[in-house]
Amino acid sequence: MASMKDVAKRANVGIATVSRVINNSGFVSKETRELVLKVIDEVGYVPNELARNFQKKQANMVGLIIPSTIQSFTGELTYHIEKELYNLGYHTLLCISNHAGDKELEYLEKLESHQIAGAIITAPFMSVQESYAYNHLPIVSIDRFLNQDIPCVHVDNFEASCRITEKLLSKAKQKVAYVGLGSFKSGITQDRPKGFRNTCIRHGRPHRVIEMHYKEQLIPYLRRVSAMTHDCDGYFFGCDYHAHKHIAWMYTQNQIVGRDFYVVSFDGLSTNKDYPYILTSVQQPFEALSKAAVQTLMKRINKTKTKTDIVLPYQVIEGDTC
Amino acid sequence: MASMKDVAKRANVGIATVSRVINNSGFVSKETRELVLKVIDEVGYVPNELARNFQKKQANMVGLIIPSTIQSFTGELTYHIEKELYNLGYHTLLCISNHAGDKELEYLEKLESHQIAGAIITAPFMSVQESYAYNHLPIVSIDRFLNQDIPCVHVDNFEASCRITEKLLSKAKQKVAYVGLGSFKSGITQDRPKGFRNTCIRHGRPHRVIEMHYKEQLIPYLRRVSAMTHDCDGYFFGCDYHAHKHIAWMYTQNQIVGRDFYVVSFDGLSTNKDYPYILTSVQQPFEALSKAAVQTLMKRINKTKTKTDIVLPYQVIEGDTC
DNA sequence: CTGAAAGCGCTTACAG
DNA sequence: CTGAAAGCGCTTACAG
Repeated sequence: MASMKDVAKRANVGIATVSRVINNSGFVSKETRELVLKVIDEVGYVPNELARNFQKKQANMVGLIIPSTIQSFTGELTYHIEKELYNLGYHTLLCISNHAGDKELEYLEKLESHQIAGAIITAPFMSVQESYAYNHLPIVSIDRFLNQDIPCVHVDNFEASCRITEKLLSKAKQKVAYVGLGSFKSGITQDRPKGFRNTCIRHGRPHRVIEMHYKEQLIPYLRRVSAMTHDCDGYFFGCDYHAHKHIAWMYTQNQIVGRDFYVVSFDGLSTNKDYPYILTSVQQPFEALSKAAVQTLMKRINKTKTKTDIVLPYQVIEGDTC
Repeated sequence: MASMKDVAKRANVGIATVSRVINNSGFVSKETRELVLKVIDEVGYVPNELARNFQKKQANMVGLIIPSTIQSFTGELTYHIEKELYNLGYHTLLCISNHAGDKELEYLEKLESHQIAGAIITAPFMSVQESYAYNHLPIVSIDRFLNQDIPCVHVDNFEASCRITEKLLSKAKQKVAYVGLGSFKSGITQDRPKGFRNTCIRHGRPHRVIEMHYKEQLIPYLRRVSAMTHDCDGYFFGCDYHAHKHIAWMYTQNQIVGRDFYVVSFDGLSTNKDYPYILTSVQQPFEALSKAAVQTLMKRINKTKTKTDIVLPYQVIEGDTC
C-alpha cells in the first residue's frame, strides 16, 4: 500500500502538499498539483480513510440501530437511510437490537468508542433516562420520543389514525376492531389505537381494541382475533402485514374484503403492490422519513440547532378494502 | 474524553502500562493493575477504538454487501450475519448494492480504504474479472462463484432442485412449470431451473421454464404466468414469495393448492409460517450459511487456508402444497 | 515488572 | 505557494 510519504518522495514535494492536493484545500500551484496527481496515479495511491478518520477524531460513519431486518417497515427505512448516508459520504454501521433496550445502549457505547459521527435509531426500546446518558453522541430517533434532546422524526400517528378510522366507520355498519402490537407503551405507534378509540367514541360507535405482544406467533393470534370479532365488520390493523394475513384467512371462510367486511391499515409497505387488491392504508413516507432523519442528524453533527419534533405529512391510500 | 495519557498521569504510570492492563497483555503486577483499573473507573476512560484500529492497520469491521434489505432472503441472512460478526467483536458495515455490480465494486474500494477486515457479499452481481482485482481484501461470497480465490458458501441448488422436482412430478399429472428470476447467468441460483429441466427430461415429462427479470413487476408477471400455464398442474417457484402470491391468486380462481394444483418452492423463509398452509419448499439453512460465511471469512482474515467451495446441507419442508 | 520512545498515515497551523 | 514539524491515541519492541 503506497502512502502519502511514498507519493511525496516520488514527486519531490512535502507530504503537506500531497495532502492539499487530495483535499483540494489551501493553495497548490497548477504544475505541482498536476505532478502530484500524476504520481498518485502511477503508484496507485489511495488515501487511508482509517488514518484520516483517526486524525479528524471522527469516523465518516453513522450507526443505524434497528430492531430487525426481517420486518418490512424497518427494511424499507434501512434501504433509504443507507442510500442517503452514502450520498453524503457516510457509511452505515448496522446494529440489530433484536427489540432489546440494553442491546441498543450497548451498541451506542461501542459506536461512540469508534468515534462515529452519529446514530439513527428506529423504533427504539431504550428507556428515556438510560438513553439520556448517551446523548453526547448525536442521535436521531424515528417513531419514538426518547427525551427532550433527541430529535424524533415521524408522522402524526394520532391524526392519521383518526382519519383512517373515520373512513372505516363510514363503511362498516357493525362493530369495529383495532388489531395491533401493544407493548410499546411510550411509542408513537400507540397513537394508533388512541386515535381509533377516540374517533369511535366521538361517533358513538361500538368498538374494541385487541393487542398482541411482538413475540406472539402471528397466525394463532389472528385466528383468535377472528374468533373474537364475529360481531365486527370493520378492522383497523396496526400494520399492513397483519391486515393481509387476516384478509387471506377470511377469504378461506368465503368472506370477501370490501364486500363482507372492511379493512384499513398502517404503513403502506412496498410489498402491498403484490396483492390482488389495494389495501386502504396510511402511507408512511419512507423516503421522506429517512431523508429527514439523515438531514437532522447532519445538522446535529454540525452543531446546528434543530427542531426536536419533526412531523412529516402522510398520504392515505384509497384502496379496495374499505 | 479521557485518554490513556490522562489515566497514566493520574495513576503515575507509563502509558504502556495502561495499555497492558487494558489489553491483558504482557506482565503487570497485581497492585499496578488494580491501581490502573481504579483510575480508569474514576475518570471513566473508554479506549478509543478508532485509534486502536488505526494503529493495528485494521478496523474491527466487516462489510456486508447485499442487493437489498426489502427482500426476505437477504433480510434473513443479514440478521444472522450481523449477529455472528458481533459475537466475534466485529461491526457490520451495511452496503446496499441495489443489484448493481459496479456499486458492489465501489463499496469494496471504499471499504478497503477504511482498512476493514473483510467483506461478505451475498448474491453478488460482480463480474469475475473485475472482482479479481479486489481480492487482496478477504472476501466470502454467498450463493455465487466469483472466482477461484473467493470462497463461496451455498447449498447444492442443483441437487435440491432435482429432489424437489421429483416430489412435484410425483403429484402433478399434467405439465409442470418452473417460474423464477432468470437474469443471474452465472449464479448458483440458476441451478434451480437446470435441476428442474434435468429431472423432467429424465422422467420424460412435459415441462416449461418461465423466467422473469428482477426489475419486472411481480403481479403482472404472475398473471402472465397463469395465462401461460393453463395446461400445467405443477409449479416450481424459484422463491417462496412468488409461490405464495401465485397460490393466493389461484385461490381467487377457486383453484386450491394441494388439490387442484401443486406447488414446490425454494428458500424456506421465516415468513412462511404466517400462511394458512405449509409450503413444500427447500429450506435454506440461513443460520448455518451465515455462520459458515463468517467463519470462513475469519479464517481468511487470519491467513488460514480454506476451502473455496463450501456446500451446506439443506432440508426439504414436507408441506401441504405438494 | 515498567517506562520512554518510535511510529501507524494522516491534517493543520506555522514559518518561510 | 511550499515544507518541516507537531500531534491525533494508541501498541509494541526496546532498554532497563
